[in-house]
Amino acid sequence: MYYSHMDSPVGRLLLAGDGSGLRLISFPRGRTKREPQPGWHEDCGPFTEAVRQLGAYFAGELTGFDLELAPQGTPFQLSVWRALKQIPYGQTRSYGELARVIGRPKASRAVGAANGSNPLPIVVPCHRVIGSTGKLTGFGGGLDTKAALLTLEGIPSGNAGTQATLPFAEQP
Amino acid sequence: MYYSHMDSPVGRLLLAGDGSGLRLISFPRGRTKREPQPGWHEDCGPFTEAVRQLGAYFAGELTGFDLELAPQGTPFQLSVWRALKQIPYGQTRSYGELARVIGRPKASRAVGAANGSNPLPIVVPCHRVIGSTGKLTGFGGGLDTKAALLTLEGIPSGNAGTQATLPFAEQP
DNA sequence: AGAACCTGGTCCGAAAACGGCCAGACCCCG
DNA sequence: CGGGGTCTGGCCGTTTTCGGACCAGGTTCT
Repeated sequence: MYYSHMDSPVGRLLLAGDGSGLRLISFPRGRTKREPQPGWHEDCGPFTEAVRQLGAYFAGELTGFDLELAPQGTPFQLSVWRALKQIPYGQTRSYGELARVIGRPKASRAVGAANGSNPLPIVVPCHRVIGSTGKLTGFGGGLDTKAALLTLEGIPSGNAGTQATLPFAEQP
Repeated sequence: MYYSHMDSPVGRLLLAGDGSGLRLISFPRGRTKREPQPGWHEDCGPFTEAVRQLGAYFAGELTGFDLELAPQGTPFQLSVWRALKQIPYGQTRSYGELARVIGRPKASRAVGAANGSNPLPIVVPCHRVIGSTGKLTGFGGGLDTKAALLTLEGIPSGNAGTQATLPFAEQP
């Protein structure tokens, strides 16, 4: 496994992966924060393209990623993450809608859980999934980050976040 | 569900089942004792053949059952119970051996648990499974019952039970 | 030797707990 | 009459917890 860091409007991101593709993107704060493990090697080489596309995304100049991804998860999780990638830039879906898309109409809660364990946020756009009432309801990197990403994509999402505009002040 | 009772040398047994076959055999005492549930109907009709074969078994005149069985359990439990039926009359196996037979060589403890939840004792001969050292180690209907069944089948099993010969005194 | 105990190591399956849900039923207040 | 809150019961995959009808190996007594 190789890893590298990248500065962004939502904080310093950790990227990690191996020969088969990108495996992990982690926010510097929030519930799902991850750290490089012993045995991983720091090397920005494998991530130049990812960094380029993410930079363009944050600049509002890119609306779809084209990267080798290699997330790891259960069959159910993989099917959810696959469905996430089908949600177009600037649109949202509810957890229940997503459940129906993958053919498990009653598994909306499980979809929420799978969303929460998405190892590749931003690129696999779990931030585009919100409650059926419009509430943001949750995000591994913090609700404010979710609101910021949606705002960047031109979705109001106003009510829910405590902060709704880029850039953030860094506060570890 | 229909149910009926039957007297035997190991106490008054409860039999229960439905159109698809026998679902439950329960000893009158012991950890796994069960009672007829509200909504079950008493009717000895469906059990005449089972009663006949059990009677012959206790008389030492029958060494293999031929009955419609419909036990309910998890896939793992069903595989264990299926393997139990392959142990011939008058022989024993250890929990570890049985684990290997079903292809989970390390699941000996789990085999014990599945054995303990066998809904059809006697007919599905969980009493033929003992510890690798020869100890009886456990039985839902009481160790004395297990020892008695083994004795009936001609297996000494002497050391472990507090009582080793039929018939029992009834003591609720 | 060998039987009777202990004991730690492990390993499973089952059951319970846990959410980034949701629809329906109420209630409240303009 | 409508929203907009809140509560309730059901749903579902994952994670955690739990407990045991094991077992091999060691130690003690006979």
